[in-house]
Amino acid sequence: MSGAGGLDLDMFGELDRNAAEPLGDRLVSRNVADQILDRLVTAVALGVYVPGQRLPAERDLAAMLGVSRTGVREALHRLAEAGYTEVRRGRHGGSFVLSGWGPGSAEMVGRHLLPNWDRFEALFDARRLIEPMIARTAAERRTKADARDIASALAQYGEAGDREGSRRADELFHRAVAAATHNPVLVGLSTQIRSRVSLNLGAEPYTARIRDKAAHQHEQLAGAIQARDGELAAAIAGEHFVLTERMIRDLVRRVRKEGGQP
Amino acid sequence: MSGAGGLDLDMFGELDRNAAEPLGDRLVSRNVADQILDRLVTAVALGVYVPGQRLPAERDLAAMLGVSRTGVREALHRLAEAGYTEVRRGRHGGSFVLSGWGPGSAEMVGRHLLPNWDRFEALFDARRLIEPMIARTAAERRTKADARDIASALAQYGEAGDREGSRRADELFHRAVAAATHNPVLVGLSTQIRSRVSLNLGAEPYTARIRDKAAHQHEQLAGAIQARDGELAAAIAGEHFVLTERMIRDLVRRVRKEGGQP
DNA sequence: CTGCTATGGTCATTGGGCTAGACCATTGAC
DNA sequence: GTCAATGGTCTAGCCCAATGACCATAGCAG
Repeated sequence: MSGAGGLDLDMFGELDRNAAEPLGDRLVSRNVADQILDRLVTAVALGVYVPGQRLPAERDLAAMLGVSRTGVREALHRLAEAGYTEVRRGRHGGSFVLSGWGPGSAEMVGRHLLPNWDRFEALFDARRLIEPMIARTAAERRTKADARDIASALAQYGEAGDREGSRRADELFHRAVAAATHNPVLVGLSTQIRSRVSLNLGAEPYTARIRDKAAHQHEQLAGAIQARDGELAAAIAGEHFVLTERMIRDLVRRVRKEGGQP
Repeated sequence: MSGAGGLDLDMFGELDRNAAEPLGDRLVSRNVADQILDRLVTAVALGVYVPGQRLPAERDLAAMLGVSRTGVREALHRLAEAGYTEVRRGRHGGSFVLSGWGPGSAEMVGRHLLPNWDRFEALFDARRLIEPMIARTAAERRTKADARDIASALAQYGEAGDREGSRRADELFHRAVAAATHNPVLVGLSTQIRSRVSLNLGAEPYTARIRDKAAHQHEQLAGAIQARDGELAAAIAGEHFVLTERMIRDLVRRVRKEGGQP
C-alpha cells in the first residue's frame, strides 16, 4: 500500500497475483475505508487494542492516517458491525473494543475460517516453515541488547494475568525474537504472518493449560536464543507454532461438527 | 492491492508498516497508474517481456487489467520515460522493451541500487534464508509431476542461447521449484523475492561463465529435488543465491568506484 | 443544576481521479 | 493506395473522498 519497503503477507492480498498470470489479475481499487478497516482489524487482532480499550477518536485517526473523517467513520462502523467494537457517543465516547469477539463464538469461525480454509492451511504451513527459520537466525545473530529485549518480553508474559495481557505479551515476545534477526524484511514477514493468522480469528484459542504450555515454550525459546543455539531455537519454534496451529484446527473441527457445515 | 490472498514483499511496499507504529504510516493512496507501472516493471524485470518484445496494446492492457486506457497510457509512458521501453506508433506499434536497460549501465545502479542499498541488503539476506527453505520443502514434497516440470524448465534453460532466454528460463525454473512446495504462500513469496531483487535492476549480472555456473547449480538443485534430498537442495540453493548476490555486490562496488559515490 | 467540552452524527459542497467513448494521427502490410 | 492496428487526444460524466460546518449526546466540573 505504502511506499516504504516491505513484505505484505496479506491473507486476502495479492498472494497468487504473480503466481500465475503474466500481469496478474485485474486491478481492484481498494476503498480507503477498506484499507483503514484492514489496519484496524489487524491492530485489534494483534492486541494493540484490547477489549474495553478505546480506539483513537475519529478525528485523531483521520489525522494519524492522513485521511478524511469520512473514511475513518465508515471503517469504524464496519468494524462495529462486524462485532469487533462498540461505538459510544458523548464526551469520552468513541469506539471500544468488545470482549468476547474472539473465536469463542462459532459465528466468527463459520464466517471467516471455514470459507477459504485452504488459504489458512497454506498460511499455517508457511508459518511452520518460516518461523523456525527466523528463530534460528535470531539465535545466531542476537546481540546482548536483543537478549535483554527478549527477556523483558518474557517477563511481561509472566506478569500478564488475563487473556488480553497474554496476547499482547505474546506479540511483544515474538516481535522481539524477530527483531533479533536484525533484518527488517524478516521482522515484517513474521509480524504479518502472525497478524494474518490471528486476523479474522481474534486470537488463538486460549486456556490456562495452553497458556502455561506456551509460556514454557517461550522460556525454552528464549533460552535457546540466549545460548545462541540456532537448531534448538528452530525446533522449539516449530513445536510452538504446531501447538497453536493444532489448537485452531481442533476449534474448527468442533465448530464444524456443531454447526453442521460440510 | 487485490483481494485474493497473498504476500507482498514489495521492495517499496509496506515492510516496516507493522514493524513500528501501532497503526502504521499514513495511508498513501496508490495511483492506478502507479499500480500498473509497478506490474509492468515487475513483468519486464522478471523477463516476462524481453528486450525487443512488444508489450500488449494499450487497449488490451486496459481490458486485461480492468482499467481505463488513461491509466494504462500514463503507466506506459512513465515506463518509457524510465528507460525501460520505447513507444512506437502506427500499425504494429506499441511499447517495446529496450535492450540494455539492465544493470550494465552505471546509471541504473546509481539511480536505483545505491539509494536504499540497505534495503537490498536486507532483501538479499532474507532471500538467502528463505530460498533454501523453499528448496528443502520442494525436495520433500515434490511429486512426479513437479519433477517433470522442473526437468522441463531445466531443459529450456539449456536450450536458451541468449541472455534474455536465460533470464526467462531462470524464472521458469525457480518458479517450478517453488511450485513443488505445493504452498501458494511460498510460491508467491519466492516470486516476489525474485522480482524485487531483479526489480530496479533489470537482471542479475550475466556472463557466460556465470551462466554456466548457474546452470550447473540448477542441475544439481534439480537432482537433489529429484532425489528428495532436502538438505542437499537447501545447501545448493544457498550457494546459488549467494553466487548471484555476490555478483550484484561486485557490480555495485565497481560502479561505486567509478562513479565516486560514497 | 448548569454550563462546558469532547466526542460521534449528519450534511452540502467541492475537487480530483478514473471511466467511457469518440475521434484523429501515424505507420506498416498487403 | 488502401486498410487496419495502433498510439494520441479530447470531452462528458461519475464516483469517491476531502473539507468544513453544524448538530446531538453525554459525561465532567463548577
